[in-house]
Amino acid sequence: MILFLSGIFPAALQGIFFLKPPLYNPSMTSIKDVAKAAGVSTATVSRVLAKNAPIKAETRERVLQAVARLNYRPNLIARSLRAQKSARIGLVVSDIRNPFFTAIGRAVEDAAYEQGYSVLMCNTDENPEKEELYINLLHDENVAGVIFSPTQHFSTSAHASSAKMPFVIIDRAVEGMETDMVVLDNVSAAYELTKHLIENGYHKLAGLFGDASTTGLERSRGFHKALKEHRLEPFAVHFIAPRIERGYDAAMALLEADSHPDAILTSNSLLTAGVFQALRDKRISVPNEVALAGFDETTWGGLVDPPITVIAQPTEEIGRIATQLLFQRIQEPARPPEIVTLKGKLIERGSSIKK
Amino acid sequence: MILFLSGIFPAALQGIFFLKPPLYNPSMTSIKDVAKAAGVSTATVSRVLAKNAPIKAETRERVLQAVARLNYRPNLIARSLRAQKSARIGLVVSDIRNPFFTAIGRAVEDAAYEQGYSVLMCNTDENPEKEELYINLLHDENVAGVIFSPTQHFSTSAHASSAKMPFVIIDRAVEGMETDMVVLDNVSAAYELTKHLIENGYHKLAGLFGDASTTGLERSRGFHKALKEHRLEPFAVHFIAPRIERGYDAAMALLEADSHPDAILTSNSLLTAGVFQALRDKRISVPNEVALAGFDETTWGGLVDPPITVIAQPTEEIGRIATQLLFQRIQEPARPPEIVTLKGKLIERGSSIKK
DNA sequence: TTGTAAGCGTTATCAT
DNA sequence: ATGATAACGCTTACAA
Repeated sequence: MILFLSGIFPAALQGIFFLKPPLYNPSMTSIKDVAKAAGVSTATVSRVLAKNAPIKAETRERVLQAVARLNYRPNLIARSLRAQKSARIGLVVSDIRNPFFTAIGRAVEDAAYEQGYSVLMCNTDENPEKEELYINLLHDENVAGVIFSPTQHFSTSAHASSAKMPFVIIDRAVEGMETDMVVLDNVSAAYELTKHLIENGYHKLAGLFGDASTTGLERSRGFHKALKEHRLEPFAVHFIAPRIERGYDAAMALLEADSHPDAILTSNSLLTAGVFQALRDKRISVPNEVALAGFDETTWGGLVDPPITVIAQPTEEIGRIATQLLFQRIQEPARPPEIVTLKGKLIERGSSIKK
Repeated sequence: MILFLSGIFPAALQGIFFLKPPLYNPSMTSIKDVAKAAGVSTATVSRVLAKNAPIKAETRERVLQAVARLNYRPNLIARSLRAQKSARIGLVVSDIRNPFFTAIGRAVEDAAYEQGYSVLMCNTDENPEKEELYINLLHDENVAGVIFSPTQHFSTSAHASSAKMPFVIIDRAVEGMETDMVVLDNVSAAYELTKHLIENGYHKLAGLFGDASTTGLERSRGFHKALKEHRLEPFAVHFIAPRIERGYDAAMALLEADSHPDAILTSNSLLTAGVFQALRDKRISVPNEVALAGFDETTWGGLVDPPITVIAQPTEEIGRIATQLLFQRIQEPARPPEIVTLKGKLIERGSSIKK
């Protein structure tokens, strides 16, 4: 899902050149061939296929047979050019390796499928440049709309492209933006998770939050809020890149210091995995020495020992609602923006049991 | 990534109708606007952007400025229609929730990115109908080529579409097909994994293999081969759908019987997760009572207790080579097909240590 | 009910 | 070095 970045041209020009033109030329059978074979005009063939015009039964039959015989398939490119729209939507996620986003992907695909739409999935790697590239690309591909999770620095020029087409933001809030959004009540969720730790007897809490989006920030607010209510100070707070390795490093640093926290809270499953790995490598007993709690349900969260306490996000619902909002907006571009806030669900497990 | 399946029309007609036309119409600034603004013809604008024709410096400057001022972006649909090709490739995988395929997806995207290509990712759910739908759709979208992992019953009509465009098969072999392929040496890998179990003292081996593709079958062959060489009989062999739940069910059945195996070998990470869950639920000690070994490295394989012995596949390499083969074929459609077979790597861990 | 023809936004050919 | 123009495959007024 890409275009080459030239670098020597101004930003506005990036990605508009056509690199290394492919040489392969498939021989297509076109609507003309069908028309000729059926002895009708191309318009008639089109009408038969569109199923929206009155056609004599016998004519339809002839056309359909010609279609079958020639194994004709309409060229979607041409159709989309003519119609100035397509039955595709884009889905731009920040990390395809994050199970949260693959789950969302599945939900979006299913919901779109039901409406006869295809989904183009793009991966920005939390990279604002790639984000802009993809948003622009999708725009240039005439997609009907886009669902995406913006990076922290959601750029204004991508904004320009996105302003021209319907889009829905998921997972992350963007300040001062009049758009449909589907987000988690992050503050409450983190508050609840933190409170759970505190009430179970953990008072030296370290928080590891992703720095790539507003999500981590919001979750840190819930973290602080719960601590404050219990008149506690955070033991440590770090904002780091949402990758396993960074979680590992941060946890290692935390655990190697003279005094260490008695619980670590993470803002996504990649960080959780890194922290868990660090705890194992250091042979630190969980939760006796250090408790662990994080965000997002995964394949492995309940499989490890101890299983990990998490806030599960309703991924199926997020994807489905986002897709519905997008279709609504496609149909009615002027409708006032809707912000849907969903609640996470605390799943208490062994990694944070009562002290 | 879809079209509606009518059902009342013959297979050849499936997916060629246009459902629920979207209503949104983006107002685009076209090459004409730029031409007018720069006081040149559209041809000149095109040439400036294509960078392949001699243009007076001053003219180029004017055009570039107009482009920037109008924030012009070429319409990729029109370009693709005109050029009869596009800078996109398709990637059709059978399960986006399988970490193996997301890893492949990342590798393909990176490799394609370097060539200025975008990747459209589609999810077939091991469903031959969806597979056909997607292959056809990608064909109709004028993609330059497709990389995919076919289902067991890779259908002949999808074959028809795919025959018209360059494609590369990954992960699974398809009998009697003259195509580029990138596969694992499954027999050897399973042989090695089985041998590892046997040599570590496990002799009552149960094998759980995915039934959705040839991969499971091939791996079962390696399993049998190793057993035979050691004059052992398989304790049990089952072919099941490659999902966590099925792995769980199968393992439960195995473990609830009067006598149970002393080791379970699985053919993919989804099954492994299910089996592991079952072992936990049954409170069966691993590997003392039952050992476990499977395929594919995952986030969690090394995190659980005990960590799980696996054959790791070189996902990065598979994706990269598949992409390269595809580009080669796009450039030279007639070149003889290449079959690249890669070796898996045994990662010995606690779940199968010496008895 | 069907055919003719214009036009979607590009790029390539042929002039100039 | 640049401009007209045809063509890519399709849909849709408008005519018949």
